[in-house]
Amino acid sequence: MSQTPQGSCCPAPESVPAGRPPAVGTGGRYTISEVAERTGLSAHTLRWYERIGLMPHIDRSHTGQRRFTDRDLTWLDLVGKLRMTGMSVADMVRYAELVRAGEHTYPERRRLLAATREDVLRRIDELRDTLAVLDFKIAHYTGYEDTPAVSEEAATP
Amino acid sequence: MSQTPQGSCCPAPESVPAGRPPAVGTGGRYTISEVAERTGLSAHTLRWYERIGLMPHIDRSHTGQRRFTDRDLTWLDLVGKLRMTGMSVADMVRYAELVRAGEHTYPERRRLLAATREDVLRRIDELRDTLAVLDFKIAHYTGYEDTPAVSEEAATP
DNA sequence: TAGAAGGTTGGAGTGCACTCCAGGCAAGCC
DNA sequence: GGCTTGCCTGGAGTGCACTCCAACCTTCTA
Repeated sequence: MSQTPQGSCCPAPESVPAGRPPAVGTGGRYTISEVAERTGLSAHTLRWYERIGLMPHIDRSHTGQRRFTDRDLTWLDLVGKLRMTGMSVADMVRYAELVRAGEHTYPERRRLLAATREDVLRRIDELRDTLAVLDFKIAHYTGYEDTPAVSEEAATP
Repeated sequence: MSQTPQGSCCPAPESVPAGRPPAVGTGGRYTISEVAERTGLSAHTLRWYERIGLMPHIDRSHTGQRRFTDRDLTWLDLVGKLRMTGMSVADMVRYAELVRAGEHTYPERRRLLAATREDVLRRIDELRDTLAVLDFKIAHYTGYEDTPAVSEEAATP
């Protein structure tokens, strides 16, 4: 898998000259604004994510600016997906901590993700229910010209 | 359909004696705590929903206490479903206003729900993506005993 | 008659997830 | 040298969706 912060275990494999025009190669050393653009998150949010421990340690240029790697981007991708499941930021931080803690946390990570998986399945089901209701109502509203006055009665989808 | 607030158009069809032990018949005249229990919303939230215009006019007993009808419950059911799609309370209030405004708002209601429907479809897709990622990671964590040290590399699901 | 239970109100408070601000620093350009 | 751009920091502020509070009222039960 690829969406995993490595904690402070290992420096970025490449050390591109950290000057002004930031490198945008495939190895990746992206500035905060580049990452903001790619992920749709604001720079504020990225800094905040780092501060609360939702990001692994992020490299810095010699002037102290953040340089995100492709690994960071992949992690942010996972974070985005987890976020979408309704997982709280606090729980994601917990997961990030487990990842940083090392491989002995595999069982707990598995439990955490399995629980999330159940949430996702439940959510999908609920959304499908909602879809049925929406379809029913939309159909009703679409053919409204020939419906009587007190129309929205009976027949719950 | 049945999930529709009727605004102030028509009084509840039945007027059960509004005394202390609240009627729990099929016609329904439920107290706020009964509705709280049935819907999982708190009494606070139910009052708040009414205050912000997310509920139709709610009947009162002769002592001024709320008496919810089955119609109210059905509306709350829809509200719950819409809420789950990620629709904001403000948008739901907007929809409630359209419903109160009468049948001439059918086209706009349809548009609003159709947009929501699209959101739901998109969301279901995203959740399915997430599910794939979760399955991949869970599988990895499950067979962790025989994986090498730097294991979470490559192969994004 | 007292007290408990369950309701009422307006308004204040809470928690989450950002979001912004002020003040500052480094690099590049005219 | 001065200006702009882009980033840095700690801490304060924002918006949403509740959630709670204090003071009060009715009705029922002991």
